[in-house]
Amino acid sequence: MILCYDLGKSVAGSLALHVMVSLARKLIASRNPIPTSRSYEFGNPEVFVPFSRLQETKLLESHLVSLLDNCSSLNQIKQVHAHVIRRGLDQCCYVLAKLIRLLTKINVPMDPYPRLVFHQVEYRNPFLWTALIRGYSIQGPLKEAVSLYNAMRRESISPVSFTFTALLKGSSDELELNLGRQIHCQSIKLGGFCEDLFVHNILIDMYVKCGWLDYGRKVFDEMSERDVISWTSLIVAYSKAGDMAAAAEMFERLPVKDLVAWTAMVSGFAQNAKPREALEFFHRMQSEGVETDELTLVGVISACAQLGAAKYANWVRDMAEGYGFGPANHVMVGSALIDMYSKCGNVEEAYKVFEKMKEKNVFSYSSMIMGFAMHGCANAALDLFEEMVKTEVKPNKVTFIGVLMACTHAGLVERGRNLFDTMEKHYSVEPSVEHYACMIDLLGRAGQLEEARELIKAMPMEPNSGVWGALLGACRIHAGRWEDVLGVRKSIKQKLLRKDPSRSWIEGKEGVIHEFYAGDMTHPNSKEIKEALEDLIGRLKSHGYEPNLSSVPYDLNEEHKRRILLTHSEKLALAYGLLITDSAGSTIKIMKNLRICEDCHSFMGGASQITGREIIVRDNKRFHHFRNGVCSCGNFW
DNA sequence: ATAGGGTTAG
Repeated sequence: MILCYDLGKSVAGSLALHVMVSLARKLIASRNPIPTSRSYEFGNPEVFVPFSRLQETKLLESHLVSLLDNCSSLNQIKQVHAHVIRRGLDQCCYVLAKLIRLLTKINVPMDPYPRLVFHQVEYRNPFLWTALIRGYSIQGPLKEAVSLYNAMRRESISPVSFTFTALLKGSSDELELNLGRQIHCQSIKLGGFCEDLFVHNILIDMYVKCGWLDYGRKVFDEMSERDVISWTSLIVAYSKAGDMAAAAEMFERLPVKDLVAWTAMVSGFAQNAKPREALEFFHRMQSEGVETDELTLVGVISACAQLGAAKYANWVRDMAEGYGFGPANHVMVGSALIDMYSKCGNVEEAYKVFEKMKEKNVFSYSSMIMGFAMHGCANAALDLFEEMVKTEVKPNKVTFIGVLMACTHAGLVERGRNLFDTMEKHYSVEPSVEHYACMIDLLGRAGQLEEARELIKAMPMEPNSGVWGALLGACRIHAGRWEDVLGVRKSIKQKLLRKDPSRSWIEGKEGVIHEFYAGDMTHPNSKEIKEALEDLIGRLKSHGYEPNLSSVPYDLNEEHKRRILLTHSEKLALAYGLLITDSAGSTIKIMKNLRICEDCHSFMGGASQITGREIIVRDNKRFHHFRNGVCSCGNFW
């Protein structure tokens, strides 16, 4: 039985009804499924709703759907579900499909709850099928989603366009890529979907996710119709691949740029360690009158964190408040701010933000723990971890890197070993190569070189450069085993050769950021900087400083090595810092994108002594506070 | 009722 109804009185409605009836007749005549259309709905013929009550039922349905829309936790959804059953809508595909989509969104496994919801409905429409297929597709395995799709076909339910988008969404590796291609072929065979803009946009993402960026680009190039989503997908793909030049080229060609496209560029630059470009794009975006939302701000905050400048930190914070995205009610903004203040050297302010936040997630806790660890506040970090595990927020791999780093800084070997041993058992976080690197660091720093070596042997994975680096540091400060150092250095040499060029920043007057590369003479005050640096080198030499040429990992002659070493970017930044600040004991803060070299480290120490200044160098790992010739890291980094 | 942007570590 096919039921058509028309609630309105308009001519269009009557016409639509007429079309429906003739489509229904065709369907009966051909016994084939009809192409997708949003204007019909498969309902449950057993639950016949009298015409007089139809509007009331529709109202109830949309009421329940809006209740669901406001749910953000499993418990809330379960409550609404109970309500749905009480109101007799336990067979309503519209409401239940919404419920399954929401469960997918908050990552509730499809088995058993959503699957059970699905099975309790006797007459399932394509949207209910699609909701479950989508869940399996997103959460994996894709095979499960495909077998559901086949079951749906066996029951002669005709797929809708987003059945295919749901299926394609799941392909994330090469194996699934082939499955994805088969699905795409199916969608073409069934007709009506091959020209679908949605399907094409998902295809772009599918190829990109599998690492086939060029294929994604090919789909894009061959599309007959493109929208801002197609463009943004590729912009993001290029930026994730580290090719900001290609991303920027796409962006400039994009005819109508919207908030999301702009944000993709801002975040792209931030993610690719190009904070100045990120801010430049953000300013352009604002001057073109594009609105700003929470996600845009997160990108901007991340850029400011990399600059490490107090001026930018306060600027972006005030701006976030001004837009109504303050940390109190916005977890993502709050977490990003915590990270930013820690990286700007202001861990107290980071904690103030943390305290203000009403809702805290794993990012908030991990960023705060990491912030404490970076600044050597080991007890604060560990106390916060204890506080965290009492809440419902589950620690993840990053959280454990934070607590292990904290232990390293305070030499808490037993505590660290204990955390490392229980992370999998108690918190289901599998130790990764980074966690092993932390442990090697911890053991090595405490002088337990044999244990460190045993742990490397026992690792279930290949040691990476972080692990070797930790061991290298340990060999350097203990036992004087230089032959070991050379051996380790050899094995990580390949990695050293393909690193980013080293850069340093310093915050000048009016919060202007000055950036230096090694040997960089492009700064307008280069002449003065060079003189100040030479003066400093002279004074240091008279105190016994001698350039440590082994810090230059290239095969060059001595004079060349010396020239490179003495114009390392942090030395230029330091010279500039001395030029622009009063000599009255003020602190000089330098930011670096890479780990500080050994020569620069001792150079900074000596400089702090003879100038009587505190020098803070933030490298890619932690803060070095140099005071009177001594560094807070204890010469271990 | 399907598609694009996000924070922590390395």
